[in-house]
Amino acid sequence: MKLAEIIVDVPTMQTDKPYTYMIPKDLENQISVGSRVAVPFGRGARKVQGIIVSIVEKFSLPDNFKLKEISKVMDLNAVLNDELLKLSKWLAQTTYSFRINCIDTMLPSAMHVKYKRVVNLIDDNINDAEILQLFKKSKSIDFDDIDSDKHLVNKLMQLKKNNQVSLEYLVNDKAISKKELFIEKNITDEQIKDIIPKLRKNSTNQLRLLKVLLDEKSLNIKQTELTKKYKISNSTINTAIKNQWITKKQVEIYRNPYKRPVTRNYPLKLNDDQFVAVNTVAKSVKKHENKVFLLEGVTGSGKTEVYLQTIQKALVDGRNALMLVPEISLTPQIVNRVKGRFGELVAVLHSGLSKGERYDEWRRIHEGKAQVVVGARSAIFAPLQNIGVIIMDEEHDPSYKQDDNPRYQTREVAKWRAKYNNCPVILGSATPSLESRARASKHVYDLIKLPHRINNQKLPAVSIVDMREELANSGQEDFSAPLINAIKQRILNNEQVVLMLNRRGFSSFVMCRDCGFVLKCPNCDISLTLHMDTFSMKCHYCGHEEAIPKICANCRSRKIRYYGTGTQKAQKELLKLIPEAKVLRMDVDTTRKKGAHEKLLRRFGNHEANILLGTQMIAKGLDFPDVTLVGVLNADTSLDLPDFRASERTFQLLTQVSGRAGRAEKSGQVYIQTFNPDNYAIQLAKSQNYEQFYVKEMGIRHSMNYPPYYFTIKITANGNQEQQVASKILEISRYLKARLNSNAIFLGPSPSSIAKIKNQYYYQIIIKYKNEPKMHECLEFILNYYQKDAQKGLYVNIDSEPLSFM
DNA sequence: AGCACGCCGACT
DNA sequence: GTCGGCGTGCTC
Repeated sequence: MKLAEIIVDVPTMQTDKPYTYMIPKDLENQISVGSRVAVPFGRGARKVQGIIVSIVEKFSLPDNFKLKEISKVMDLNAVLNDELLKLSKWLAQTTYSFRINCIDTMLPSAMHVKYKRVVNLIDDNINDAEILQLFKKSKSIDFDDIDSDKHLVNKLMQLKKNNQVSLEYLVNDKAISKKELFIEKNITDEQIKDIIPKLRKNSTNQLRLLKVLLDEKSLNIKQTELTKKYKISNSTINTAIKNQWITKKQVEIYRNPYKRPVTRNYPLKLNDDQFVAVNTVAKSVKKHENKVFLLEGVTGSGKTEVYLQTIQKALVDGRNALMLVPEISLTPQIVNRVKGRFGELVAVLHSGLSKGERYDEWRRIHEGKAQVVVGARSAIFAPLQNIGVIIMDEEHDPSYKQDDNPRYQTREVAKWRAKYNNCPVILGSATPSLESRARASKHVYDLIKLPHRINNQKLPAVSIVDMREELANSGQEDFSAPLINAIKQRILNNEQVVLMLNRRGFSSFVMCRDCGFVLKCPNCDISLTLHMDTFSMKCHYCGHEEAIPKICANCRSRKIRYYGTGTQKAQKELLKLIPEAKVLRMDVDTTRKKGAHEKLLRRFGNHEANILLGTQMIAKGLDFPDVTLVGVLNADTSLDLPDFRASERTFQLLTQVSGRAGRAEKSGQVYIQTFNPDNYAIQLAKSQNYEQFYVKEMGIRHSMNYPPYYFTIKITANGNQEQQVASKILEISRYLKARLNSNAIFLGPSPSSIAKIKNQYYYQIIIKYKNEPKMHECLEFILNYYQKDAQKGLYVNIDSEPLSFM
């Protein structure tokens, strides 16, 4: 008897292990390791989904243990291969999360099953009026419809005990592939030619249909094509089916997320630096060498071309390629370039696709129909086999770290897969993360530099505008005189401007001038932001929305003022200062709709506006030849965050956004407005000297005991009872302090910097450490120990190498 | 998660 | 006495 070890879809600490099931004889050849199945789980008739992680002959349970059988198979083919199963195990261990959650992250969301509980009536002779009413229409009802009615549930449970009703569990697969009706020819062209003369004179429609069939070379024709293009009615088709000339057939088709045709592009001539880069990596690809390359190239140095030609080399060697970009929907330009280069071989995975589209792209990869995968963070789990190279563009980007379970860093997963596939990884960036750059210094990674812009284009000239002076001189705090003049100049020249303001909405908060009262979200510990388009106050954390106050809720004063500038207010002010400006605003609020992002960028590319004003989402990857001016309205927003990576973030952001200027023939100019003109991150962004920034910042990290000199762990507790949360985190802190080395540094326990989100209180500890062999074991103990509290709504989360300490 | 079991208080 | 509230423990 063959047995299957199965991870069940019940994400708790206690069930985070394989369970053994018997494989029924009739399912034996439909099942393999990596298959999704439905299994009975628990005492009742409950069924859950599971993934087979291994098939064994014997098991280690007591001899008299009665095993259950697998109920049904969900897929014909395994959904996870050996590599991804192993990866899920490693991921669960290193991110302190449940294996089933890791598996879920790897699969497209369309594969997450829906559970349905159904109550079936067995005994017709029930004379309870309420029950009769319930089953009046149908013999089975959806349990969820009556779940909230305690009285009814109890009654039904009683009936269940007497075998008068039964509870049935359905595991429904949502992963429905898209099908289209096709008409298939059943007869040859010769037969058609025979039939035509024998047709009755009045069967004109049949004659038309047959002629179409003769004209169409392929055996299958879309039914919609027959009806729309050839105006052949459904009844005509049905008659032909009766005559057995054709048959209807459902054919699975792939949804194509990129309906817009992409223009074909061809390899560009490489400059010397690029040539060396491509060849160095290609050598590793060929030798199946597991190496990590850090490609440090200034903005505009042609990194994308290096990626594309490296992928080309991998394909020539018969291997596949995986390319990751940050939040891909933000950079349609890159996707189009890859699609334009490799055409049908490319599959794209990102959050901008619908569930169905994602599922189809995933299946194309799974079935080996795609050889190049481009995608955002989760695309690192694409079921691509025989990977020859993994590329991570903008490797420093914070979106590569997932901020809920499993809290993985894509870079680490990429390295794991590269090792499994014996292939190199390219980490590319103009401003590498300090972690990566430090590893390159220690020769853990191979450093490749692209120090020049392509065509020897000069880097844009960067000027810093001291806003303290501007404020004192003119009272202007959002737009300085030099920036306004420069913008006017570009508009006259018919050139374009990119303005970045890292704050959406209208004002950042609303304060009463009499008593200092700031309106806060009732669910979160955060002030509400004013939005002028909806005339409301919004919470950016939970989405809470309320009316704009006219009088102070605290002191009834009418002196309410708006502080801080968001993109909405900036747009309004800009139009006041430069009435002839045509401004496109790009932030979360204007890009929420699917495809809105791409549309905005296309409009900008078509010169429908001369100014693109947006939050940091405009800093990434935009490449418009007529943009010659970039303005950063307030460089301090990211600098003032109480986080040790604030300088790094600011430097990266400023460098990236500066790189948007002067990418073609025209040279670029950048203005950075700041209240901290002497800050080193801003000064070094001005000179665009990454290496110097790296050295300076490393010095600070060293003296302050921060990464990459120390490892870090963040432990968070949350729940709706603040007291409980606080005492829990204190307990955890004491437990760890007693067990770790004395040189481990504890920050906290303390309330998280946003201490309350959606009515949940958050407390945290951060631990900085160098070498803690016991750490992993201790943390596993904590998770195990506190899982009992999860039922009471008290949760403990562990984030290994958190991006932020906030 | 979701279900059963078991222990306690408040109802016909 | 028993119904139903919730705390606890287990699921191959």
